Amino acid sequence: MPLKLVEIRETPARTLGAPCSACDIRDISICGSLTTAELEGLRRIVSTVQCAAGQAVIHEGDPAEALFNVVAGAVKSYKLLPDGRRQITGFLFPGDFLGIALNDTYAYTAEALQATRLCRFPRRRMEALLAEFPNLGQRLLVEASNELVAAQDQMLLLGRKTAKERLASFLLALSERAARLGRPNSPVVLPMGRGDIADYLGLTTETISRTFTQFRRSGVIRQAERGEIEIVQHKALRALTEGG
Amino acid sequence: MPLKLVEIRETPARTLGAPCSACDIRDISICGSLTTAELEGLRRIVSTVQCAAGQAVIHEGDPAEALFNVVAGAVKSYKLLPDGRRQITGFLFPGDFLGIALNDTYAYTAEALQATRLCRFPRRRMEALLAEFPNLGQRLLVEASNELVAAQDQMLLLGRKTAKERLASFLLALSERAARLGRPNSPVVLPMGRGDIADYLGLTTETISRTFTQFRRSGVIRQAERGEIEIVQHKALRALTEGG
DNA sequence: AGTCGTCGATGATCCAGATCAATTTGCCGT
DNA sequence: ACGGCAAATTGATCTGGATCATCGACGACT
Repeated sequence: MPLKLVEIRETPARTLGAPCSACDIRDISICGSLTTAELEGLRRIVSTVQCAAGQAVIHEGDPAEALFNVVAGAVKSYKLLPDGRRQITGFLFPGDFLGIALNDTYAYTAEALQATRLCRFPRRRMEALLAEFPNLGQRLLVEASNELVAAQDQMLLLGRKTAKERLASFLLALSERAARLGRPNSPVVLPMGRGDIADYLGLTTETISRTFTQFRRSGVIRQAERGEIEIVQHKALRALTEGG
Repeated sequence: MPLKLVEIRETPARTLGAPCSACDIRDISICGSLTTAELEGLRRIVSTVQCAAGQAVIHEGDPAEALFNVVAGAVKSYKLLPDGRRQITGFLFPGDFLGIALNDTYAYTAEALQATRLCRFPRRRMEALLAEFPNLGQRLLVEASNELVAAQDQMLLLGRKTAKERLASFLLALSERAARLGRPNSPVVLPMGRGDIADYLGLTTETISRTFTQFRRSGVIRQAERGEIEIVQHKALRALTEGG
């Protein structure tokens, strides 16, 4: 397994020349709902991190020194068992938070799926900011709440759904997320490989592959570009989600 | 399936005659780390709910009108699939929060495992209180963070662990939780039945039963009282957790 | 004390998805 | 255009845990 260990390049935000007020993802991230003063407070402590595909942003067990917000690209977060079994706990896209759990150490490793840009907020300074702007804490609580709901859905999926139901749920969730962000809900873009999908759904690559084929053959989906799935029959896919 | 539909009895806190400052679980719940003013604010909006075993406290999909804190007893929270498959998302004990996810509707149903007493905080008034006492929000964020970490551990368990590893992890987690609350870490008290454990671990009652027997035969645990498991070999059980 | 109903344990069999094993496809650099 | 490599697909076989079925133990009622 050729493990690439690359240093994370880290540059102060201003060198990139893009102030928060001109940020691409302002309205889809936490920043959109903040006051000018709060935004200014964040801007003072933020730096930008650029990651290449495959590069780790945080490591499970490391002291949690910062909190991140994905600006561009995609990230997977996962936990490992000593023997190498892996569970991906989430895929993060622009607007998503990384390391929101305010614990002493990171509970998971996070790795870029593509070239990815993130905003980095040092934890110490973030906590000071939370004291200054309580509203910021509220927003974080809302984010954490949403993550919690998603985690519980995933428990239901992992504990009780069949392979077909899992993959259908996954595709539909990605599609709905895209729609919520104002993008087309089909085709669904899959920046991750079969192995990653498998480790997210508690299955194997083979089962993912076979189930994709089943869906394709039954006409529910169609292979668009490489890494893109067109949802042909939304209704049918939704039915498959809970055992149609 | 004889479904008991019983009204939840609800009485204002003061009628029970126990002010927060004399609360049994002050130091293990959120209340322990609050100022007098914050505690007084909570006391003004709190009421106490008493539930019999099997009674639902909240229902998945209902508007989330309140947030609860378990004072005594035990609660299970679960999600259902239309065909009846069930995933228990957590067991809650004194000090635990219920409905912390500040969303519009409850994401799961919660049901008392035994006679249970809870503190009830109306959501509207809670939000007003959060605005008044930012520190309270911080505390909720910490609670949510911890729940999030637990949820991710559970995803790893459900997605990647074997039946033996799941049950070992479960017993150890209960044992450690008891220890954290200053109780003996063995024997472990199991207020839930085999079916509940199965639905929590993504298995069946039969597999739970068989795995308990395996553990008993190999001398790792011993059956103490009904509903109590003595952990004989802590080390061995921990090894089983990740495939020993 | 007897009866019923529920829960837990255990045995026999089955099957969805894992594992093992080839191919095939697509992508990269040259 | 041409290897070379990693990812995806497909097929054959195996197996951990599900399912189906039975029985015993316990507690709650008369």
